Amino acid sequence: MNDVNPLPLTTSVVFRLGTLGSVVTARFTTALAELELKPKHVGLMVALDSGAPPSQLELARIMAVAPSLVVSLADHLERIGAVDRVRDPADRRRQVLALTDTGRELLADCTALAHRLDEELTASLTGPEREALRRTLGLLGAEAGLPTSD
Amino acid sequence: MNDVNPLPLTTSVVFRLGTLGSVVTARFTTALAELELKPKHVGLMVALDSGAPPSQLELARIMAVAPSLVVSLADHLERIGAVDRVRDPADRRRQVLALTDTGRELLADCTALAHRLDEELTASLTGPEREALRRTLGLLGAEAGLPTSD
DNA sequence: TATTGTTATACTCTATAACTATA
DNA sequence: TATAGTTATAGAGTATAACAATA
Repeated sequence: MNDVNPLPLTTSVVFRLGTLGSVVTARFTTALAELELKPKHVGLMVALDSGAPPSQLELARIMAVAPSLVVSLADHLERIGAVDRVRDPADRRRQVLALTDTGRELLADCTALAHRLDEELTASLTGPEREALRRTLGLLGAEAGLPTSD
Repeated sequence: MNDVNPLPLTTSVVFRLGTLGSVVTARFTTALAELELKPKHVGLMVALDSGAPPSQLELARIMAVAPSLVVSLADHLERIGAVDRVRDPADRRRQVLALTDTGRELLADCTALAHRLDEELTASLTGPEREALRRTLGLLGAEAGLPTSD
């Protein structure tokens, strides 16, 4: 009905990125269920994996979520043995979080799972198209302050 | 800490698309507030704009949301004068929704807004990079059943 | 009896505010 | 008094289930 408009809303990067991101996250969420994890748990493990063991409040700032949410995410990860929570002896108010060996294995499982979903998602792309997509998303993500590894 | 891993989670398309999609949707949501709209209202208007006036139940199937959600989205759009709701004379159970002139103007505003955000978001990309991104996202979105216009 | 739309209710996610322990 | 973490509470968003009108 809107073919007359030279630039419909559905052609915008904002629309396509938002809707496709939502679909892809839904798939990832479903696949993560077998590991007893939600995407935010994975986000917390990614943050822990990429630097010095931070306090929960620092994590909240890094992840741009409320401190109370870090508490419940850490509660769950501790319960399944993925993180250690140790009081900082130098300041006993601080809880320092660190991935356990189990946590690192779990993160590796999430990583394998994401790359398996990647193959399904991008099966119709050529190799160069897939790499261009990965690279461009990484660039824009880095500009937006998201974790990136290259 | 995970630099030894040749393929970290953060390099996957799934991770990058999910996180960046979430950031971009948050920006779009903020910008839409001045039009008294949420992204799902825009989704409903997009669906109405791209075909024959459908019933609310058909809309719910197209948008993959619960019928009760279509009711409240349509309530709001009707309240601000963006859609007409008329009982189908041939089957008085059906409410047929259609964009009004106001609704079409509103959708045009949303479209302009999305393209303005596109410029900000992709300012660091070259023209060909931006078009490749748009095209690839459109392809993958179409495969996932999302609305596309090219 | 089946279907469309609506209303009532509940669940998930996440934030804000109140509180505890430590500094 | 200020800060880290926790707990209590509340709000947004959306689904499921019960219901009303029409077929």
